[in-house]
Amino acid sequence: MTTMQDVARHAGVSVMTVSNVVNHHPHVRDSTREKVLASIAALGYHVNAAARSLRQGRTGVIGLAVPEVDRPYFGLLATLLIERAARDGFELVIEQTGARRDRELDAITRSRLRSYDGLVLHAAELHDDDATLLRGDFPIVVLGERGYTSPLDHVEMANAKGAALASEHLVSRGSRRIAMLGGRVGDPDDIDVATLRTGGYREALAAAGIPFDAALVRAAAYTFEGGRDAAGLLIDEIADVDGILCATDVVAIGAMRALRERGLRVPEDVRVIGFDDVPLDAFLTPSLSSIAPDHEAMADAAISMLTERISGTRAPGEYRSFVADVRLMARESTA
Amino acid sequence: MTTMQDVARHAGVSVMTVSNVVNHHPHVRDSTREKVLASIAALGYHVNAAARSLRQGRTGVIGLAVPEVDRPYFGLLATLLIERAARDGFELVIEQTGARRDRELDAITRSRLRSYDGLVLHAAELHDDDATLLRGDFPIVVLGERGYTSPLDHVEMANAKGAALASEHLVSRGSRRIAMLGGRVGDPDDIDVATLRTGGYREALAAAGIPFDAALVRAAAYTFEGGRDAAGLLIDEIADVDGILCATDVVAIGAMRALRERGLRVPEDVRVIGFDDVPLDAFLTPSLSSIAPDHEAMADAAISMLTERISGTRAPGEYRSFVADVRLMARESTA
DNA sequence: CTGAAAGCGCTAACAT
DNA sequence: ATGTTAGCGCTTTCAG
Repeated sequence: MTTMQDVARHAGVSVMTVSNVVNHHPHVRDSTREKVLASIAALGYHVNAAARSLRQGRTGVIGLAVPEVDRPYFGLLATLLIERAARDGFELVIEQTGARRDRELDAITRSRLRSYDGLVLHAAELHDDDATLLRGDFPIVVLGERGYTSPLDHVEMANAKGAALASEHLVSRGSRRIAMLGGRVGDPDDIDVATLRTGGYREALAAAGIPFDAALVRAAAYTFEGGRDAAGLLIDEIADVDGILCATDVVAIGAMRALRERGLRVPEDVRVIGFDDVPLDAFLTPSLSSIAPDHEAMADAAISMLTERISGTRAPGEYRSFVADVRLMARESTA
Repeated sequence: MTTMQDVARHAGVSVMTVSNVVNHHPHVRDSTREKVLASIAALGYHVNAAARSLRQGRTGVIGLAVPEVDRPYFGLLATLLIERAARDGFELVIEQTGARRDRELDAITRSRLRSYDGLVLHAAELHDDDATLLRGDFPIVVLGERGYTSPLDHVEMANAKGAALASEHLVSRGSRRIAMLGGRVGDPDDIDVATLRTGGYREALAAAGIPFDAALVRAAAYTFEGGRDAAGLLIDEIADVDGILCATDVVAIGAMRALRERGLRVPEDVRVIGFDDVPLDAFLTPSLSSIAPDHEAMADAAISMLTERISGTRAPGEYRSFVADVRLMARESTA
């Protein structure tokens, strides 16, 4: 391994001069810079990041921990965050937690350990008890659902409003027996996504004068298989369903598959709407109606909150929260 | 920031004892360990990764550089690689290159800089001139297309065979005017994916006695939009196309969308088959036929090649290559 | 504009 | 079973 020492010797200068060249410091004579750069090229030198971070106390890297990289929503999120982080001079690297509580806790621990300068955590399984871990000195922004009430830097979307918009849309198209897939009838105090979105759905139905039927609210894993299986059971048990609000687009894709396998047409027999508005939606057959949060605003808020923490601009103990607005994207699946 | 010194002082032991506890070394008395762990908890201590890597000369992290995280194939790949790397005690972090040559070069440079122990690079835009960068002391495995001929550790799939399988399948279903979307009629020496897959397509058509028509081979960006636009142009210009082989599943999804927009049915009017066999395929309407490489074998080969390099098991200058077998997954889109 | 010295936090090697 | 020493490669600080 080549070190700065080696380069300095080769170029006949001191290590400090090499360091100054590498870090684009201004006060280096052109001829010296040339000489050093030539030596760097000749020796194939690369800065050692470990030594640099140890010395500087920062890494220039932000971590993103998500449950599954292999899901369209997280792919989109990662892309936007990478772009936004780059604008603030940070690189972003992605870690997968597998939506398991222990792995999410690991990600927090490791991001200190690995010396990311901060962490964007999309938590799926953390609870109030764990929330204390998220406090303290290390910069963390929690994205999406919370599942706990403690104060934190936090970015989410208007879940209840989105579900209400989607439900109203289904009603306005003529659906009356509307199911909620990937929903949950929880305590009103619960603030997990499933409960929040189901809350919006209930409100919209009530406003439309449609009686609530708990049998129409079904749990579903947020995967293709989860959507397919839950929709299959639903349809087999309740024949007159004519609209399905899915908690995520991935669930909706699974649900549309189940409907097709049973010979039901979308939207003629059953209207389907998803949540998240991932790029894929517009290319499906039929194209999938969805609720679109302002993804860019979310990425923007998350990174700016984090950089404020990293730079120490905001006082510890003073937390920010951002709720992205949502809008309806009506497509063929609810025509 | 709390250091090992602080913990040692707090626990009334030496730093080495703290280090031994943290690293699960055996020769520590239980009572001592308890004491140290208590101090660690009390002070909220976390190991500093920069200092550790600087000292040990390794990080335990493998980088994965892909053009776009927001594409199903790379999501799948990342998931499998993460799992496989964990089995060898490595964490894997993902970086996005944007399929731009400069960013790919950056990823190489940075992965040395950031002291990953090795890099899995899915290169889309690197050429022979850059290949020298991939040599040298740093452990790199190139995944997928190469675009250059220099010796390297390299993992790919049987591209030509896959395209031939897909073409034969379309022929056996009754298609005769078969287009290749995302293809390229290159020099036979070219080894980019587009040319390789187009080669398999040509061979299969020739074997079936179907004359080659260069107008049926179309370039396409490997995105939903790319597939939709290229398929739209194709259909508008050549009305009697009855089969489309797409270079990737994402292109196929875009193509199916374009067909639907023109009132053409899949598979009744036009059969469509993709490449990569991403999990989404089985949930589409119609479900998408595809060519499935042995994804797990590819992940396995890539990580084992890399760990061999990292551990120095394999001699520098001695390169390995792995070609994953492919098989046909026939689904509704080619029924 | 360039250089010398000190030390970031940790662990390998060697005592005790 | 525990402690001491040295140094990984870099940059901050201060001198020249």
